[in-house]
Order: sequence, then structure tokens, then C-alpha cells
Amino acid sequence: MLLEELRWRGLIHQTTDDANLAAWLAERPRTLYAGFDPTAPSLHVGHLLPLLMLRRFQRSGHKPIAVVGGATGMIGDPSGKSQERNLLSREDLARNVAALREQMRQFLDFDAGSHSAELVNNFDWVGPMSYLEFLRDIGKNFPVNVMLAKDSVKSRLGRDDTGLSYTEFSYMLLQAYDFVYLFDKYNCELQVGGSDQWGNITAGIDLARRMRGVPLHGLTCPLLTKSDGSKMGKTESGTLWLAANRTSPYQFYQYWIRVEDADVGKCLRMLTSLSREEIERLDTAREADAAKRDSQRRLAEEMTRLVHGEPGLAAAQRATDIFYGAEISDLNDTQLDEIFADVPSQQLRRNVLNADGGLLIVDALVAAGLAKSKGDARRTTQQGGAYVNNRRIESVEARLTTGDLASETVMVLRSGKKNYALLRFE
RNA sequence: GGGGAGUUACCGAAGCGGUCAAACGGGUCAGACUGUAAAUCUGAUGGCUAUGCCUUCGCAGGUUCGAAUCCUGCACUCCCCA
Repeated sequence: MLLEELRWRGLIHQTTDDANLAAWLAERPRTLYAGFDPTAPSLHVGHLLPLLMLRRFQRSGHKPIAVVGGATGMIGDPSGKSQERNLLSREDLARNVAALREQMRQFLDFDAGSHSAELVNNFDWVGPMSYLEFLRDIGKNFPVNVMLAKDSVKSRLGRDDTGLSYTEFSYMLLQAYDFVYLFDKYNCELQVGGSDQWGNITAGIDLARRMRGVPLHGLTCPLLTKSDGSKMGKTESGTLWLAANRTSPYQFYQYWIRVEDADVGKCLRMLTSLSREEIERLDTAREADAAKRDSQRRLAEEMTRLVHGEPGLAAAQRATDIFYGAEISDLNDTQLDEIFADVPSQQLRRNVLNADGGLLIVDALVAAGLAKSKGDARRTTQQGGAYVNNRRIESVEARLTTGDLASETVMVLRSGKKNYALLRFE
């Protein structure tokens, strides 16, 4: 039932027991976990698949545990990495762990009785363990030849330009032990993760069999990639973060709005909770009239609501209307600040609007940083590329006065289709 | 160490005494078209207090009424022979 849906959504890459997993899950509610290493102070789109996987399982009555890797994050997972990682400082790590915990809360239900979600930090059980204890109890169970056979290790050893430190080599032991620990404490029997986690997951399953004699299970989801093979969630300016202070709700919304036709169906399946009927209806509509871009709109809406809530979605949509819409007027500073939160701004003295009949449009463009020089500004204006409050400026001679303020103190300048800048007049 | 070639605007590349702010291509920017797609088409592309003025053709000098173009020196790059 659940598994069938996951399969339809394309969320299953590999499982430890294709034949029986569905029945095993149907038997009774199970406890499962996914781990997230605190490599940055925010989750990003790449974390979403396993996180949503936990959510989907919870909605089917299973109990999810989100593990923040306070311990494993100190080591660095070599899986899927082509080079040795730099270690994070303890302070950074602590900050990241706290931030991730906070973010993960919104995706899971912590008040669902017997299948309430748990949020734990593996530093709590790995930290107190001594090195000797670790080597005797855990290390003893890892044949090095098996470890060497893992893809994550092999790919690194096969390279000439980079190696693999003992530290990173040990990573899988820590993650393997997490699984055993969570089995002991929560009777956790299933680990989910991205396809690059397969080696680590099976390491945990092997360890549990040796230490406890129990069969645990694993399930991985594919990496979220675009039709051209590149990773989803990367923009020209970097990663698409879930934290509003790193990627604004507007930028986040825009990313999904701009997803290619070829990728949008996959995104709807893998990332949203929309029903199969609804997604297939969108597919049909898209084939009939791709230009309407209902799929993208719906995707952006769902994703932004999921990550930033209704207020975030509303703000993103309002900003979108303005960025791609009509003239800006009758707004106040607060609204403008919110909409143009991502846009650079410059301060000017207010009296330049009154002196000499106003501020020349050319000077305004230069001051706002939208033109390299006055010549550049003049050219842009002559070619019809200069806008104030989204109204095209027709003449190079035009002067801006207090009447051109969009709000109390702010004027919205634009060069071309999408280069915005604010001028604040104090 | 010897011989040769080169250094031009964001990049590539023409220019080889005046008509050179410097052809052409790419990039970039703007406009039209469009689905916040792709392609296409058009225009622009050193600066300014702008029918003119100023600064730029590796750097510093020189010849000349006049130099990106000729001469001298310097720096750097590339190639060939040791």
C-alpha cells in the first residue's frame, strides 16, 4: 500500500527485501529512521527526500526518528564525496545541530501518540563512548575486506588525486552503530536515506545481525536530479536552502516555478503529497498546453507552503505578482521591504528629489548600481530598459521627485526585465 | 645560452603614419517575440558637464604637424635550436 505508492512516485531506489518489505510494513506499525549530518546551518532541497520519506511513513502510521548527526558530522561522510572533507569546528557543529533540529520539527508530527516522531542527536550516545570501547564492541564486528568493498570506499581509493583518511573510513562504523542503538532503544527496524547511503545502511544491518542477531531493513530513495543529469536544488547562486534567511520564500518559490517541463512531473511525484489522480491530471494538462504551466505553479505552491507555511507562500506570491506584474504604487515601506527583501538597496538624501527639479533618471540608475556609468544608464534608458516602480521611463531627461516614491521613502528601480534595485530616501 | 614570434577594449581577433574610441566574432546589456522555456530578430557595448571634450592599443621615452601604427629601451608571453 505505502510501498506501492512510493514506487509509483519513483521514491524507491533500492531495498533490502523487495519481495517482503510491503508485507512486513503492513503487519504492524514499524519504527524507522533517517540521519542528517549537520554540515551547514540549514537543510537544503537534497535533504527533503529522506525527510519527506519519514513524513510519508508517519502518515501511514509508522513511527519516524530523525537523527541529527552531531557525532557523525564531526567525522564527515565519505559517501558520494570525491575528496576528503574539512572538519567542522565544534562551535559550528553545535550551531548547525540546533538549527537543523528546529527545521525538522515542521515536517514531522511530534504529537501523534504511539507513532509520534522522535528527534535525536547521535552525539548523545556516541559522544560518551570511549575509543577502546568502540574498537572492542563495534570495530571488532567490521571485517576490513567488507568495508573496502563498499562503493563509497572503493571509489575514493581508486583515485590518484585524493585519498581517504582513517577518520572518514571509520564513518560507516558510527552510522552502523546508530542503527543498532536505535534498535535497542526504540525498536527501530528500518533505515531510509538517499541512494548514496546504501553502503552505510547495509553496514548497520550487518552490525545488528552480528551484535543482536536481528534482521533490520533498509530503503533508499534516488537522488533528485534534473533531466540533464545535474542535481536539483542548485541555482547559479548556489544551494536552494530551506532556511528563509538563506533562501527567501520568494527565491524558493521562483525556483520551482522555473522547473523545466521535463522535470516538473518528477518533482510533483517525489516532493509533494498530491494524489496520484491530481498529478496525472496535471500531466495531461501539461501535455495539452504546456504554456499554461499549471504544473510549475502547483509545484511551487506546494513546496513553498510545505517549507515556509501559508504566510511564506502568500509573501512569495505577492512578490511574484509585483516582480512580473504591474506598476507599483500605494504600498508602504514595510510591504516593499518584505517583497524586495532580496533586492539590493542604496540610501540617498531625500533633498536630491527636490533640488533642481528632481533626480535625473540616469543618476538614479547609477546610484542604484543598475548601470556602470552614466553612459550605460543613458543607453539603457534610450533603449526603453529603465523602469521606476515598474513604469517605463521614456525620456533620458526624466527627473524623479517625491511624487515617484512607491512608499514613504522607497523607490523601486529596474533595468531590463529583472534587475531590480531600491533607492531609499531618508 | 642562441634564434624567431607576439602583447589591441570583457574575451578572441583585425588594424601597420592621418578619415581609429579602433573592423569582425563571442560574450554581456537592452528591445521585440515568448510560457518567468528554447530559438530567433533588432539595437547597444571606454568615460564625460556630450554635434564637443577627455582617457585607452604591454610599460617608459623618442621621431613627426600628426603614432595602435615608425625608432630606442624595459617587462612579460609563446615557439624553435642548445
